[in-house]
Amino acid sequence: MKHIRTNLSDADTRREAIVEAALLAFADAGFQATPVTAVAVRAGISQAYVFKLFPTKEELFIAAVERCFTRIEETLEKSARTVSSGDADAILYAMGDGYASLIADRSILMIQVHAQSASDVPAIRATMRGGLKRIVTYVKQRTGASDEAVQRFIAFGQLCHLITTTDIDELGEDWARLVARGIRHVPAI
Amino acid sequence: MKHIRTNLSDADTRREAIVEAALLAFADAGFQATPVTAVAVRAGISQAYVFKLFPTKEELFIAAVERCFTRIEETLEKSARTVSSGDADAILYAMGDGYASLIADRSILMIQVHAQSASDVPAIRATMRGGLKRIVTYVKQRTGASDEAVQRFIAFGQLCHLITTTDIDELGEDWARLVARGIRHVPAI
DNA sequence: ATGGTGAGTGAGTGACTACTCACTAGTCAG
DNA sequence: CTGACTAGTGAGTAGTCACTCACTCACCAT
Repeated sequence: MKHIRTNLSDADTRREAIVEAALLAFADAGFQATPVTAVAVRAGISQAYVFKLFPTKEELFIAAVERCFTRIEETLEKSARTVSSGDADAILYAMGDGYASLIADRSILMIQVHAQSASDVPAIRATMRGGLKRIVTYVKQRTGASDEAVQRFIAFGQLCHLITTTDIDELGEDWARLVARGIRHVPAI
Repeated sequence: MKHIRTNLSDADTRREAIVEAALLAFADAGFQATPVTAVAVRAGISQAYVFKLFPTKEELFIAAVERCFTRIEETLEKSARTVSSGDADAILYAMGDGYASLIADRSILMIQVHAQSASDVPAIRATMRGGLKRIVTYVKQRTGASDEAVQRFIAFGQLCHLITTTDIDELGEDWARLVARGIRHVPAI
């Protein structure tokens, strides 16, 4: 199939589109189980061209993870701006809400879970560490909350991931309600 | 290579050994990235025989995950027995310590992370849900702690996983200390 | 002896997939 | 017009891996 377009998009635009496609594709089945072809199809280009812009699958995945963390930072920042007072707990709460709605579509969440699982690859582990560092330092500095509160924020974020990957929020059983209690939800679109 | 042994072990013993080998093998690189051959080598038998006892790789992985949850339950129960008082918080604390030493060798922890990542496979997701259910109901019933305390217990368990997969406990930086603060460690053997 | 049975394997096979490469086609400066 | 450049692809290749199958060997009951 030929792509007929009057004005060709340049490589940087393509890179953006590919990273976006990779975020969605890798979120489905993870680093190992997602063929690069799946990313290419989503981006509407050939697999060969994906490899021209991202020399290895690993680099592509890492770009997607990096993008994921950037998106989280943006969301936290936006959430923080909605709070007029400087109250640490109020800002932290708003950030929690913001994160909850960000991960409503699952891909941002799943990429993190997959990256954690693939963290035996040194570069992926390093990316995870870097992303976590960015988020923790940003939350601490921006909210001014106590170390304990920030730690708790991260811990319950992880709990959120567990709840979503196992689908226990759709379960209705007692133990499931216990685990998911108070976790804020925005229903998937 | 021939296995010369006077008394052949029966299939059930072999199954045990294979599950144990699978736990270690899959912990290294996860469900997708670990070839069944790796499990066979660890168990000291041929790959063909692994497939005779576990018809698919998926069933093998699930057996390993199940075994992981069983091990966790045993550990929690043993920890609970060390507490003479019936104080909920004391038992929960002991369980936390027990879990921390259980995951010191990483394989029990990594299997969970990998299973979470592979939870787009329905049977694996179901196994995760089942394991979580067993643990949550056991902890709640055995400690008699509040729902909030049990939820917190699970959340900080997940935080533990994040800390270990990203190696941030060996980092020494401020943000890393914040995240890992108070998480109990038993140094790896 | 003989034939059945359970434990175990060597040697495939077919499918998939990361990555490569030689190539086409549009665009534009001179 | 030409030649360099950029965007993009079709058709591979080499390697890996889940799973299969025909087989061997030890043991045992008759």
